[in-house]
Amino acid sequence: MGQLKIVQMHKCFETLSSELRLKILESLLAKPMSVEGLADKTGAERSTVSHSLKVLKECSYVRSEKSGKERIYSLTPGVLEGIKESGEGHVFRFIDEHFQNYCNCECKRV
Amino acid sequence: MGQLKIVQMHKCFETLSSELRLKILESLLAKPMSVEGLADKTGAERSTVSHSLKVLKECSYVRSEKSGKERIYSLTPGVLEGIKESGEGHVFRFIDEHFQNYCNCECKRV
DNA sequence: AGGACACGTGAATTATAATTCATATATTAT
DNA sequence: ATAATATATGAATTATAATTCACGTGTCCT
Repeated sequence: MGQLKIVQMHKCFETLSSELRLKILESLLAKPMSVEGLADKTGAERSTVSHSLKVLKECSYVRSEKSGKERIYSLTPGVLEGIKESGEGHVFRFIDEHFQNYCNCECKRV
Repeated sequence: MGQLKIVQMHKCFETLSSELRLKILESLLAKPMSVEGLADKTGAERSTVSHSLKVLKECSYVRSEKSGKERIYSLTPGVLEGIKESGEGHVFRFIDEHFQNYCNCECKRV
């Protein structure tokens, strides 16, 4: 890997900057789901969820496959699936560590 | 570390979702700088940089200390300083890996 | 003290993202 | 074929973030 060009990565971070999109990822962590299922689970409207999934898909956090008249969304393998295990080596572990030990942003004070 | 509650972390990601703020972090990676220095380096206005620094500071990505009439900003130790080294173990490495191998977002196509 | 410089900040403006609504497409069932 | 269901999507609206502008504060210099 060469020199990191972190400035290019802002979109990847932006995709993870929405509460709804993180809720969706958290839901998919439990099991693959339809749009309807995600809407129920997150409390957002179907259409809103659909738009969010589009963004998550563009940045390859999720993928989907048709199943009858539903479309089942799941986490892209290798991208996020390590979260549940306790080992190091995942972006959310590092942000979590940051969040716990350093961050003083408003979300922490709620 | 207990169960990850990733939904809470959206602010930490949001802070990293701005091109200017990433430019600032990249600049501070080279050396600590004043607001004026960061404005020169990034091409943004002093005031804009100041506002961005406030956000970065709230989420503890940077810190600052007064030095005469200037205020020198630097990366918070332990939070981002591992970026330059080639080892694993840093949030930017993981997002970079994601960016290189998976992501298909628009920033990649520019 | 007075002036210049560096920075911070609140309010107004401008830009961008999120949500909603209406509608289109595809699949399944009757 | 028609109706019902699940989803996708573009446009309009609404919400939120970024930038600019005007001004205040603290520091240094003469």
